[in-house]
Amino acid sequence: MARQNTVFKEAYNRYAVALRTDTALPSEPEIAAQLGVSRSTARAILTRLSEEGIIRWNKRQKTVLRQPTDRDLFPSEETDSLHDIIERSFMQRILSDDAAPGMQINELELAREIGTGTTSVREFLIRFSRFGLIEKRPNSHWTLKGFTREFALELADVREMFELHSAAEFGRLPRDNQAWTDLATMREEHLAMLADINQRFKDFSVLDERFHLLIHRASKNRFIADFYDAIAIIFHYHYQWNKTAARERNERAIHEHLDYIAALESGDQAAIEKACRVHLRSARQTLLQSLPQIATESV
Amino acid sequence: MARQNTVFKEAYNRYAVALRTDTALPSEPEIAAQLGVSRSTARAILTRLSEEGIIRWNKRQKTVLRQPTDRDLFPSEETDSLHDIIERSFMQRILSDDAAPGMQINELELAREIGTGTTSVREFLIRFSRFGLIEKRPNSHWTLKGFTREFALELADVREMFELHSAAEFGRLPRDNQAWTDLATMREEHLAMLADINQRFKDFSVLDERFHLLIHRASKNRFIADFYDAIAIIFHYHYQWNKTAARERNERAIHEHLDYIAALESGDQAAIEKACRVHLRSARQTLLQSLPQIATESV
DNA sequence: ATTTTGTTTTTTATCTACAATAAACATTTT
DNA sequence: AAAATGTTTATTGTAGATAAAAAACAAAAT
Repeated sequence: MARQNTVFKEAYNRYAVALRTDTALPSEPEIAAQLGVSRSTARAILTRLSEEGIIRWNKRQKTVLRQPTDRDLFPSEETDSLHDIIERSFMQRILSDDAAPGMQINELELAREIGTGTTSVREFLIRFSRFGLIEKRPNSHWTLKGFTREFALELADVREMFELHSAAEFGRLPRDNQAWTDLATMREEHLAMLADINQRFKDFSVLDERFHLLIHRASKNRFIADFYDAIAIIFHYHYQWNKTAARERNERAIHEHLDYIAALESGDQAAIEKACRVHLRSARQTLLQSLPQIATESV
Repeated sequence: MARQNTVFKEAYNRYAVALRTDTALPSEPEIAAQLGVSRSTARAILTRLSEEGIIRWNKRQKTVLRQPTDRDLFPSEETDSLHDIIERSFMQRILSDDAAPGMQINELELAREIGTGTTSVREFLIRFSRFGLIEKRPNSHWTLKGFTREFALELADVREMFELHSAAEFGRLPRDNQAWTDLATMREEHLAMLADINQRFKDFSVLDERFHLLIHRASKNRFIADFYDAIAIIFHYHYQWNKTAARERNERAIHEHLDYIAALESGDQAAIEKACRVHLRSARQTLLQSLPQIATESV
């Protein structure tokens, strides 16, 4: 098999669920643009919808005959891109307890377990290597460096440098910039979560990511943006498997964010730096406390 | 063809030129370690040397019969690794004048021009993407972002954050650390170059790279190290094609380095930061002045 | 007992082929 | 004329195959 048609299937599902009976559909290029795929794929979707009797399609006439049911959709296993499958599978392995730092990573073995070709695994590993968790010896195997204490400290150091920079840039944004509105909205979201903290403290990590992303966008620096992407992915999986979402810690972080937001809005660079540093210090603590015990001991 | 035996050929050349008639050669594992290859490859080298009548090989007896001549060596085209060939070829293209920012990069076309398979080109592009000069649209082509003014500014910003961090760490190294000796040696090299600046100003870029690498090693941070690797590669090619090595600029940089070294040796953090900032400011200027004119205009 | 050599197995690096997807070109409709 | 549809071509994503290189295992020599 050369390539799975996951782009088609995923877009098909996305389009099907949004269909409403008796409505007319727009032109092919418009559908393609809506879905973010090529017109070829859009046409494949229309063809299938037509074959399934969901729409009547004759050139420009495209009418929805019936609402698609769950059985019309492709199962979720078939809509995930290979890259996502490999990523999930790999992250699960390296964050599991029996993944000891220093362990070798075997491309062929990984590929077989995931049920994919070696090329895709190789490419994934190359891309993933920028996160600093694995390392390659040329002509030889990859080594798992692991989610160790050193990793966390090095990550925290860079994050602090970048965030201080971004926060300062944020403070210099002109007042009519969209970011200020977004920041105000975000304060409301923080306050809402705080009001119902006992129920919602587990949702904090998502809000946290969005908050820091907003700050980092102010720096308009591709290296900072890339680094934050890496952090976001690592944290996403890390907190998914290590559910150490302590209520107190998250509540404190929300308060820190609120102070940080106030400092940004004041435009006072000294205040911004201070609030940023306070928050980064406790974020570092949180990160260190969340380390897997085995990895921590290895130091 | 599955794979070129460039590792073997390159190591063979390296080993052959170091042979001296009538000397006895060490054990296979030792040869392998010296060359940084596996014993299998070391044995392949010995086999070939034996077949060519350069050594007599009988189990533990390995005697050099004659000095290998140039004709015994593999030509340099055959010893370059595919990765290096692709890298050189690609960098040449994107730093040439007709490579406009926004240009599409075609994997198949690149592969054909370089005379290689698409997989290797793909893997190279994925690895190279971390330098921020190219970007991929999923299921579609790569785009050349180019060596533009924005790129240079973003690079300079991160470099400054990292170098200030590393310099501060360097200042905190214990006095018995090897780095201090290396730093003193480096001062001598700077003074030597300065004494003969009219002849040697073109060698500065190599010294410059080594100097900053020494500083960055003090931070012991994989992200900083990786970033500096990226900078080094980009600069390596950039200065190779844009030979704007002005004598005055390099002479000034040497003086700044000497001040910087003195500040580091003083251990005074304020002095270190000051000297570092002075140098970084002029390094930024040099970088901006070296931009290709087309790219600069696009801003 | 440890190191060295001899032999076999495993794994990586790379090429080629092909389906999915995007993109380009041609024709028709408004 | 501009936008839509119909058709063809180009390009990417992925699998599978194979030589090179590394690594593991086995036997011999110090």
